[in-house]
Amino acid sequence: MWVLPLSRILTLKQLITELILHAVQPLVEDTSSLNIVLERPKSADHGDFASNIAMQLAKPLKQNPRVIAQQIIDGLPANQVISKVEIAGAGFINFFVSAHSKQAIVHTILRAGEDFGRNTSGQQQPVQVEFVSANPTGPLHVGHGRGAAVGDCLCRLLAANGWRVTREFYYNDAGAQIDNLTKSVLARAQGILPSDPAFPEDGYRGDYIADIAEAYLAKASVTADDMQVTASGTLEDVDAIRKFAVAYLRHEQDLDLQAFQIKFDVFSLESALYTEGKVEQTVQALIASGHTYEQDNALWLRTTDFGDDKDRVMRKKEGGYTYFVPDVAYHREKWNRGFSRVINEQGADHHSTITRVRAGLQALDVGIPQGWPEYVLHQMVTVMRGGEEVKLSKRAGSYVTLRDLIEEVGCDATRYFLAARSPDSQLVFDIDLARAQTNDNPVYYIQYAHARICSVLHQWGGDIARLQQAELSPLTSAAETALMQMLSQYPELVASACQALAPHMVANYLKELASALHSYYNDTKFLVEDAHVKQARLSLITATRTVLRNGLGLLGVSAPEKM
RNA sequence: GCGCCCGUAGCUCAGAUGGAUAGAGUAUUGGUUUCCGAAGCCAAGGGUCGUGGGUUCGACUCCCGCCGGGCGCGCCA
Repeated sequence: MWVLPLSRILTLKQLITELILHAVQPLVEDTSSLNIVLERPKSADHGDFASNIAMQLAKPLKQNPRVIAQQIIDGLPANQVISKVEIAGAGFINFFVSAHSKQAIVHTILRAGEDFGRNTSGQQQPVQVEFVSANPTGPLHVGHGRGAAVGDCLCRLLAANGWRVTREFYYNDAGAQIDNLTKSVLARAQGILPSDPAFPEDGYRGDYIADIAEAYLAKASVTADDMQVTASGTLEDVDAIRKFAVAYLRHEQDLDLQAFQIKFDVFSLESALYTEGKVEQTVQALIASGHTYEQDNALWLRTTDFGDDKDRVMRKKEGGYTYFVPDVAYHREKWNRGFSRVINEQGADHHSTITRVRAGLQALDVGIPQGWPEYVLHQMVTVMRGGEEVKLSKRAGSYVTLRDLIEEVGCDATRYFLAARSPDSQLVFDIDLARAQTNDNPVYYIQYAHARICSVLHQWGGDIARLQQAELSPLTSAAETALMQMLSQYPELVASACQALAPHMVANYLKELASALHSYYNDTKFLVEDAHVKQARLSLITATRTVLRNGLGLLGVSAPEKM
């Protein structure tokens, strides 16, 4: 009898993969290059797992795949997991798992609880995720909201996969846009309205500018996550206005993020890169590396050596640095801080900076890998209400703010909708759908599944902890099998969503899991007379509740017990 | 002109690393509660997967061309 490697906890999938590997060994000389992929067939007729390994081997072995498949089946070690194996189609090997092995997932989940689905693949290595990174020139808008939702879910996924995550927010607090902000606040403080010709031409025209001006004149104090400032109220001191405006808007953004249940570990300021000499050090390092040259009174970086389509100016004719120099300095700092893995979540409108930042880092010649940092870019968001695109917000003056969305549809629905689509796809945010407290709304559909289970358990009133001892053999119906199948896929889902940096996979999974639960609920009564059967069924839905809760946790969406 | 993303059911979108009969929600139609929450369930109809080639035993998936949409292409950030 083949001995299970008990030193590791194996999923059914991993276990069957091991069995196949064992059976394949006599057929091939080197199994190290083999990629044994087990998939879950769509049709139950094709078993619980299927492997295409025989078809992969057909060419190198120069044999009929069905013959190879038979050889593999003959070589499978005896075990108690597989109840039946079949060859199908061109050479698929279909595995049917014994009922007992399928049922085991329920106890696994009940034992692991909130740890179910987590793994240690990240080995507690540090990873830094930079996201939102909005400049303090106005409220956060829907686009930032998408970045916030996706970025925060990525962090939760990484943590669930054993990474040590640092959430970081970077902003420019000193550039031309901030000057513009300062002028706008000054103008409002002087009573100049945006409609007045004297108002700064490129000034910010949203109502929030007037709020800042008013607070400044009232000598208010503001506290943001990373700073505290009290206004002097004097209009002569432009620098004081700037500092106050920045702090005020940082505070506003903190409120937005807090309403969205997102907390950052580190705030980084562009100005600090200058005052601490990091920009200058980076420039000197680039010059020393020999990848720069002077031309037209400007200093250039030969980014074309690293895949860019043209070289980039570092120091302008007038003397200042272009924006990408502090960007490179900032990322050099990330590297120096020990983050061998960094992920930047940004809007797709910034994609052109990727090549430049990476080129600058390569030019430093300090051993930074070519694909570092990683990027997740999200596409634009369109907001719809009543079948029409919403473009304006009175408060912001131009765009739909995150806070408007949260106030109108709630934190849970906003997070779900912004994270439930692939970041690569443009997103249509339908306010009517998101705020609907009906079956139209997938958020409620999932939360309802959770609440339903809670309700049943409440009515039962028994000791949930004792369900771990329940005997599970009654769980054999189609609905029960389908539900257990969904549950057993959760750990793979957590791993692959993290690998693909794709939080939306979690959202889609949860919808399917909720669907399996609702089907089961309507198919089967749980609180039946037979104590044996009742215990088994309650164990299954309790396990489902755990997975729903864990999965919603990855999205940052609540799992209510009542709705 | 160049680069990145997208094009799948009327609408909004899934189909990671190529697999068997392309899925879900919504909308439409028809069923379903003396019984744990009907915010539910079951079923029907609805598709040349933008298009034309190529690679492969096998392509929604990979490669090339074309069409359509979005976003970028500054000594702005």
